[in-house]
Amino acid sequence: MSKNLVIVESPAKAKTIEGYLGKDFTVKSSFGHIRDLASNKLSIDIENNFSPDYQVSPDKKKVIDDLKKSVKSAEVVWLATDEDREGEAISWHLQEVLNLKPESTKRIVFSEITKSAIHRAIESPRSLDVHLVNAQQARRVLDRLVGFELSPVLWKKVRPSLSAGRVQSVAVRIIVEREREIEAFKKESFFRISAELDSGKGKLKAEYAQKVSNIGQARKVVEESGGKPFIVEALEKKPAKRTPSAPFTTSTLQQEAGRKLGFSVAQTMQVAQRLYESGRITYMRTDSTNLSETALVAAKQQIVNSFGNDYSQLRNFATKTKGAQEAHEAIRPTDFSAEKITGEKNEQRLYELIWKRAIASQMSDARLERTTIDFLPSGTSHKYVAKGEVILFDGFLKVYLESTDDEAAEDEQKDMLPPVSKGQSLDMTALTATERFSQAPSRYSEPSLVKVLEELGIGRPSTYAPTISTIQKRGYVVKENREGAKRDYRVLVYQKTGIKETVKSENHGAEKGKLFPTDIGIVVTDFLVANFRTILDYNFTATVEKEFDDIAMGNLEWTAMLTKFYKPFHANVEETTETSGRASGERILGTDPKTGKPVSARIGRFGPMIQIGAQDDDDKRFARLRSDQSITNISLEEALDLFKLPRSLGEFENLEVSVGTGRFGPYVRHGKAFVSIPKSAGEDPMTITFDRAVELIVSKRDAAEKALILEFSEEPTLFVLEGRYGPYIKFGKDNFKIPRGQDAATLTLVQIREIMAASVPSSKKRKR
DNA sequence: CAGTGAGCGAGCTTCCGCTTGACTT
Repeated sequence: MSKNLVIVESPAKAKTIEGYLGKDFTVKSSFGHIRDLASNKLSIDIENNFSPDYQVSPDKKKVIDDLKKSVKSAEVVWLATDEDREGEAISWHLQEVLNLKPESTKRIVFSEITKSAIHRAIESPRSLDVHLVNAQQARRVLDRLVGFELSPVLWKKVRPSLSAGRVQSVAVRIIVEREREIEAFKKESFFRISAELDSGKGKLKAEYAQKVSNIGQARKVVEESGGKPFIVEALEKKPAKRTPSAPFTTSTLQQEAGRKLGFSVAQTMQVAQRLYESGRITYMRTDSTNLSETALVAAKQQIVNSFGNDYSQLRNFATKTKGAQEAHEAIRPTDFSAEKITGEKNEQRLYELIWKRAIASQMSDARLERTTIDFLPSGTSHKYVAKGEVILFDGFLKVYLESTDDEAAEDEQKDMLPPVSKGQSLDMTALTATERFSQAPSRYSEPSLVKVLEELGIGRPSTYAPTISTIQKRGYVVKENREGAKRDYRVLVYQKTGIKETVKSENHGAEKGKLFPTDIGIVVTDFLVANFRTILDYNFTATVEKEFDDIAMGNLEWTAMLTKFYKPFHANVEETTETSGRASGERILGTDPKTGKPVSARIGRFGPMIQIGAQDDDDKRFARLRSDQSITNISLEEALDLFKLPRSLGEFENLEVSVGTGRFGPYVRHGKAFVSIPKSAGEDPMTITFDRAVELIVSKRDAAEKALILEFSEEPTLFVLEGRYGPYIKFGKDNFKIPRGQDAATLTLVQIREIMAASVPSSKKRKR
């Protein structure tokens, strides 16, 4: 055993560093935090100065045992966890749990994994920063207090098992408020007038310089401009430049991988993790845009070799994110000379993106020439403008161009314009006025939500992906595609014989992979905003971060900060628990014409529902909403339709066939067996036919039988197993829950067959 | 889960941030 033990957070990092240090050093990893508040209780003694009760995390027991052994045989232990609040706390926990003696323990930090940085760190050790550790404790305790006091309020006032927290609740609020903006948006139409001109040497497009808000005015402009020669009034050429973006941070990587590769936030992180573990890229959870000296030299060499000296320009990018802690480098390739790698397809694609972005960040600006030409149709004062762009020197554009979320900006493609001179007259070959509409704000995708969170300083690189997943798991938000709607727009085309008006139709408002708030998400957000405004405030995190900084500087006692926060917060929790009513999002839809009773929509114990009759009505009736409906916008008619369900369609094999709508959407039922009506088919329980229902039942049964037949060909194999949630049948990739009351140990093949035929395999179930 | 919205009510749910494998409902 060597004399020195170095402990870092990540095992991949440990491996790299061990290579940089000599034989006298053993490098081990803590695998992140080793100790935390117990997960099933508050674990904070509020009376006793918020004293936290830390426990070694169950999955870290082995890690600790292993580290303890290494400590025994080491003379010096070097705590080399990350240089930030959490890293400092991990070192402190290690010191406590491993019983490290101050005289033989050293704390070292480095923000890049290069040989020189590691050696520099070893030469200048420091001691643990107690203030920084306390700032982390304040952060941890505050988050636990907020989460574990707010969530139970929701259990009482809305629904059990819901959750609230400093980060997730604000994330949901962002989605809910955007949806409200979209609902409140009133579109306006205007006309875009565009002329096609011919200079004799080439064609170009010029747009009428003003927005025209009504068709009468558009008609007038087209009438007066049409058929006339277009005279060049002014001609301007301006030099311009474009500058490359900074190398990737976690957030920008998630955004670009989403736009360019179509990855979800979680997928990006998974693929990046594999690249990191195989030593292809630097650490992927970072908020820094900084590159190490070593990296800059390597990037420059690669650029000069591939493109020549003119293309190289070293740059530093200041990190502009609020609260960035910059414990790591930006995300970059570890070897700049590897433009491509071998391996799995998605790993290759993500790697290339990272390589290009990092290389481009150290390349020269692109130099452009922008041309603007103003035209006036002869004898009029209607100004038309043509814009063009020529790349004089491509610079970083040779490698990489960042994409954007703004679709309108991407439409506006600028090309080279044919040469013209002032006073020149061009032929008008076409002239049209097209009706356009102002755009509602767009819904958030996973990465664009991450972007906003980062801008607000909410959450950290390691939590963006889990947060996005949590708010979906809790049912606050769903990621969905929505079909667009048809809308008509008017077009005026200039013709010699007069102006021809036509109506065309286009699809608009289609959404792919966007985040939509659910009824629960909306009700919970409204409740929290109404009662816990401070926590839900977009600036709450920024405010407490400032205080954490004060603690870290030694200017504020961490327990004093918590006392000041907790007293009013807790009083607020108590008061809300006592005085606030249930939050159900209740909405009165109108009166049932048949009975004259009131019809209302709200969140019930089992989810969104419709009720006919007042609360005190003994004959009140209930119906559950379909999963594609919402209490916030369901109409009286749609609500009343739900009471026509479930309804019987007829008999098949002596069993009743009926349709209805359950908690997970519309279903067809055959005796005891249920089949979900597939969403994609555009069928709903009100319109489905008996024949189609039977088809669904039979096809599901066939699938189950086919699966069983396959079982006899040994592939896939069939198991009866005991899982975390009880006994289940494993059949290839599909798992089937064994109903309560059946003894898993004595099941016969016939019984297994029945269970499989009567239930949907878990892999096909919608995830909750 | 699916014909129901609570009455009696045990015991449970829940936070954010740092890391990977173990395990897969």
